Amino acid sequence: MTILPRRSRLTGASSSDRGLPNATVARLPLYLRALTQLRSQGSQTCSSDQLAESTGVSSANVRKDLSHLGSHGTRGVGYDVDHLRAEIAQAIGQTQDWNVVLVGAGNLGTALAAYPGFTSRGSRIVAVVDADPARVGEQVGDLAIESIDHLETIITERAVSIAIVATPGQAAQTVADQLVGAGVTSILNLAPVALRVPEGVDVRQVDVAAELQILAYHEQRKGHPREEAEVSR
Amino acid sequence: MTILPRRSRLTGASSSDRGLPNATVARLPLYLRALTQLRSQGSQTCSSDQLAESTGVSSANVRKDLSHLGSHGTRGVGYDVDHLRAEIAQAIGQTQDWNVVLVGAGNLGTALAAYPGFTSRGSRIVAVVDADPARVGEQVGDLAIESIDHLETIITERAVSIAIVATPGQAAQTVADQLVGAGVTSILNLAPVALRVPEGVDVRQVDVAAELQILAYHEQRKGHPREEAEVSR
DNA sequence: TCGATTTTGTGAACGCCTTCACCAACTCGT
DNA sequence: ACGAGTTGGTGAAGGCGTTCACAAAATCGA
Repeated sequence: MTILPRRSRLTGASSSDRGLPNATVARLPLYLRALTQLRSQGSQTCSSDQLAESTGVSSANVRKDLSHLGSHGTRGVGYDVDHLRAEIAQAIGQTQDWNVVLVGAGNLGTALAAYPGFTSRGSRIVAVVDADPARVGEQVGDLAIESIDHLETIITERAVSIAIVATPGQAAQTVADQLVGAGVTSILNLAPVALRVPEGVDVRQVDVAAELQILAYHEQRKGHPREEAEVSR
Repeated sequence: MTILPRRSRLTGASSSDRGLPNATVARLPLYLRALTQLRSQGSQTCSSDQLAESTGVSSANVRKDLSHLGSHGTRGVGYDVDHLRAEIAQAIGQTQDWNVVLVGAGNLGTALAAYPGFTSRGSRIVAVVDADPARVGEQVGDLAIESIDHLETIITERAVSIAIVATPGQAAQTVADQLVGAGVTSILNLAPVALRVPEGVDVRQVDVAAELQILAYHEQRKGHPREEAEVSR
């Protein structure tokens, strides 16, 4: 009666294939960032200690992560910056640019559309859509806002596989359903709700308000001294 | 996952005191959100299954988390929504509003300043500062941009203990140093760099570009079918 | 060439977190 | 009152990830 449980939604580090541990994958972008900076400073090699320094990860952890790539540094020397960069870029699919559709042209959406940091890091926003007909046609960055009704066409014709959801909370699930229906299999959700998506679709959640609440918890435990009379000057 | 990219220095769930596991703390905001919604829908009680449903956490995990609060649901019935809300709110310090200073009035900064979701979830932005003198005085939301030179005064006089850093990457470390020097002990960093802070200061990192890169990794492993000729119509 | 030094790669230990399995406690219908 | 159905609490087991500690491999100076 015992059936082998199929891997969970997205946690699955799973099987024997070339899959990297999830925790490692989450740190690869950090290494890439650091390596880019080191390169621009002229370094040709770097040690795990240097990478640790500039990413906040422990050096042992850096080495373990990089060893998963099959990457070979040189003992006594360190890693070749260019080579390692290329290797990580390949691992996370940075050899190509990924086309991204941004749903929701509110404050946050427009801010993201204008952010130059995506392009330099492997993603390109190729469309901004909004549900409000009044906004359609409006220029945001170098893109014009399009109607959400055209979502499916946009996604298929522009080879979009990743979407950013920056709508109000109430709309997010509906939008997600449309996205999934149109073939999107990766969603970055900035709306403060948990999205329900079918197996095989990845969702990553970013919730700034929640992050603040987490900080508040720790702050409270420190005894939030600002509440009492100024003690430390 | 978030996860997080998690900070090494503060990971200590540690000792015998009232500390909750870090993973639990990170989920409390989700429960709070879900409970607020359930309440607005008229529910007076809810089961761990319902909470699991609306947060994406497993029901066993929900129960374990809530048990850490010492919270007592009623078997066969569930949890009292109002009571549980109050209990979680207390745990994460939502009984008061936390004063937050926002550094950096760029696209992202102004978007956050206008976001209404903070106030309803325990944080209140009480100042927006920017390094550009030309921006000082400009209105953003219902606050006027102030000079970053006044940071220390602002922080002490307005009892700020949490800061959001939304500056360009190059400026982030300098800003963080100033913040820490002025007494801030919790930082939410939106700049794409790792901040170095002294022990006792908490940093949480939010990096949208990195999240996209993580999604791209998984997308690549799915075989990004959009790269091939349209097979599935 | 040799010894001192640097730095990677990695097995093993450890710790945190999740999941499982099941008991206890409550409701409801009859 | 009782039995069936529901739901929370929790110890135990298992998995994942980090840290530790050290051997192996490279450089460098003399």
